[in-house]
Amino acid sequence: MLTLKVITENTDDVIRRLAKKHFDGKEIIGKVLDLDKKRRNTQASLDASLAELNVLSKSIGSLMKDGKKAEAEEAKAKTVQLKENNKTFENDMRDAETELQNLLVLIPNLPAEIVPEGNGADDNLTVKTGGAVPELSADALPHWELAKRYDIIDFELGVKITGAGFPVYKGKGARLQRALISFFLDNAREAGYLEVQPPYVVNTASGYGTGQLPDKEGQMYHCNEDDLYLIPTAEVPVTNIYRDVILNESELPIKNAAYSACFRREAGSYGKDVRGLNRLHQFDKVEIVRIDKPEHSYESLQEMVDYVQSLVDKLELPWRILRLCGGDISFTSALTYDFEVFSAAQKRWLEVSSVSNFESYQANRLKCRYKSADKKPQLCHTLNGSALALPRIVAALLENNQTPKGIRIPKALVPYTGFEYID
RNA sequence: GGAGAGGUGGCAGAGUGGUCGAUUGCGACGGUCUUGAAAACCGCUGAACCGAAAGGUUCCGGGGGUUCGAAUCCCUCCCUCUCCGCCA
Repeated sequence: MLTLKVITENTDDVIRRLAKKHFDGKEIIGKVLDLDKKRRNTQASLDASLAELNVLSKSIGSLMKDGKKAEAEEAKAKTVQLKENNKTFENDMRDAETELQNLLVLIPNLPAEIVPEGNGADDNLTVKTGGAVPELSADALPHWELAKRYDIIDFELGVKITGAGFPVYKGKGARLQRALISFFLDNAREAGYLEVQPPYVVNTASGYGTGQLPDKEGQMYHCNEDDLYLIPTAEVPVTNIYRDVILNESELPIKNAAYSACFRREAGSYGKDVRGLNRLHQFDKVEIVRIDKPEHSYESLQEMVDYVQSLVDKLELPWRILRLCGGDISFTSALTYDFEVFSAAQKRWLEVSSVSNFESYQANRLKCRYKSADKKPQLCHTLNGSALALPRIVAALLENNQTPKGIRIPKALVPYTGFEYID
């Protein structure tokens, strides 16, 4: 969430910038300012009252020691009214604080100035493209047909075992998954990311930390018995490593990479967009997470974008990078670049990565701060991106590389798969 | 699943009703010494909020209670560890 400091010091600017996200902040920010004022006043009163009580208590202590019983009793009597006042102030304080908190979580992050205006996916700005779209013959097949032909992914079997959206990968299909995971992790390591293996199940505190809770609760699988959630992305456990942490300036930037299975309920998603590998309930992904000083975070973002580009280049896929517009960018992000690869048989662009700078929005919730030499702790900036999500990469690889000899594996991947064709 | 122990500052570890935000050790940081480093010695070292500042308030797992006063007593919840059992 946004810090009170930003809201109070740059009120008009905040409202103006929120408008790009089609968020009318005028009323809610007015309320925030009022509540903040109320909170300050209440605290001043409460502190004064508590201070008075503290003084009295100490005096009672010393009076008792000196054997001045009567005077001590007199002082005790005075505390009654003070304690009553404290209770009132405390209640007011708590009410103001929770109300303030409840409002603050409703305000989205401010979009960066370069975020384009726009309402939805059509208004995103294509900032870069690369790779060549292959010429497929007229009888080219979509990946779900290819998966069946080569018997490498069994969607029906997954339905039997679990349900739709949980495919079973077999033979070279399974080996391709494993190869891609290793390929992504090795590349990340070479780019300076520390590999971590996080839990795939998180508690509610972690869910709140990265913002999945409370609003996106319905998108996660929940284990009732233990009140734990299956992670929708490794971002959740990895970023939460840094929850309630004050980092030393010298530790920054932090660069982590993690493979995990990801679980998403995808409630409300139906139709042709979800065929085959296009949308799954369980999928594999390698995620990169960065934590950096505010003044370096946009440099970091660019580095991450360049890094993801290097991956799709090595996989010889046609790609494009979109700068998401105000209407399409997520609630918590300040600037997001989406990577899409072209899946030639479906003739569709598929999103395979989303790289975002959250600035201090997420860090404020996480209480992730850093301390430099002699300054007070201040909030870090957090960033993350997929590098990469597997299913749609596999979809594009299968479709784009179908040949009479079988599915051709890109050169960079062959050392990992151990085979050049799926046939 | 059964039994027990415990949650205190970056870590270790004292503190069992009053001046304790908390002894001490380690670590970190600054300095002296040194060509440099180590060692030694000296100093310093939590966070949040209110306040222009001075200063004030809060925080010893969370919440509640007793008391003029709670890290310390009571209740409750959560978590961690150890042993036994089961098991990858």
